[in-house]
Amino acid sequence: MAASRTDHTESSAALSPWETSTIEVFTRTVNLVGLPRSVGEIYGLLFCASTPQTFDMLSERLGISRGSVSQGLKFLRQLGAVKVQYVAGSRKDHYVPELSIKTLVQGFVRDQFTPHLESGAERLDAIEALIKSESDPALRAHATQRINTLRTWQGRVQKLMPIMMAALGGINFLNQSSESGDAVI
Amino acid sequence: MAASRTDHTESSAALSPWETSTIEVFTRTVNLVGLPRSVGEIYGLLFCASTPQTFDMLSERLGISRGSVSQGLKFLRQLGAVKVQYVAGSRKDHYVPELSIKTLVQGFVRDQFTPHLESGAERLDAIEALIKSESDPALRAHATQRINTLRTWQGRVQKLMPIMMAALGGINFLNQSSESGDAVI
DNA sequence: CGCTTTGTTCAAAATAACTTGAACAAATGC
DNA sequence: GCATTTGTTCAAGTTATTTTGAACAAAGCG
Repeated sequence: MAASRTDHTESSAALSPWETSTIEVFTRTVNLVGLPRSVGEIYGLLFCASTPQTFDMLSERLGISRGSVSQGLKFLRQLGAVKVQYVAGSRKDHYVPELSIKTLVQGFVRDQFTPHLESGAERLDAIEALIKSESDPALRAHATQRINTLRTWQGRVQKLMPIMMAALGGINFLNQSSESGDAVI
Repeated sequence: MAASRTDHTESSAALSPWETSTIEVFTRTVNLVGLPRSVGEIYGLLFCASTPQTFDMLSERLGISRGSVSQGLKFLRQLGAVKVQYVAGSRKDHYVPELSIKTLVQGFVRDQFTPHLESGAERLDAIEALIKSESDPALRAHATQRINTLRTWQGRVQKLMPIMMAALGGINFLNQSSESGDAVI
């Protein structure tokens, strides 16, 4: 018999109201950045939980399939958003959430963003090569200018990343603590 | 008869290779931030074009429906990513792209991001109210701590926004040009 | 070993998002 | 006014993504 949404068996305690609402905050957030709902649910439940949760708990308390839990945890582990905690007396893996927003964003940017930025740079080079075979000089000049605009954009976005990280880490980089002449990141 | 992808009629000039590749850069980028392909195609074509383009040109050159063009332009106009340019001797609207990345990001953040941040703040207040009805004091303390973590995260993300904008605008906010004691944004 | 528990994979089903095109409105010119 | 051009809306069709669950591996235990 499948556990109903409100049953009280010890194997799958129902979510309390605040947990349900908090998980919804996470599902909305991950949806905003293009991640599947289940990833938000899993991270959200771990975030709410006061103890490490097992694979089974996640599947049963959230009411989602083992397949989704497996894929979601794989993704979150890769990002560094959840960690496995060893618990004595249990063969099962127990999961806990990463609570540093800096680490979370860093993992997301590293895995989902940086690769696109890098492949983008290669694409621009390829486009520049294509432009060379444009016969009309005026059009060629215009096209070159546009690609240079894209290069400028890329450079700015790339410079933005370390600044974002520093701001998220809680470092006040508007002060003068520089120990050397280095950039304050 | 529908215009084929390679026809040479004056009413729908075919895309040149560099335009096709550049548009692909934009479709990938908008996809990355959760926007529909057609939005990237439309903005991409305007970005490549050396003259203002009409509604019809967009639909025909890109080979997408008038409905998609209408919705895509509506979205891009709202964001501030495209503008209508009046052209003498034509009743049609002519569109040109916004080329300042700062303006583009600002519009995106304003329309797609800030509303979620704000509704998120309200949600946290609602969750805090729910927590009050938790009977176990230890769990209540834990839940409260988690919500405070979320509040901290929200505050950091909010502070990030003006910093991002300043960095994209090319302002060097690491220098000491402050005319007053205000934040350097 | 053989059995059980635990977790993964992946093709098919379910769901969500996008695009289309025909009906509709708005504005212009005659 | 009336016809034409121009652009919007939205229900239905299409496409893309996510979820499911059953078959499969991997590891511990007796």
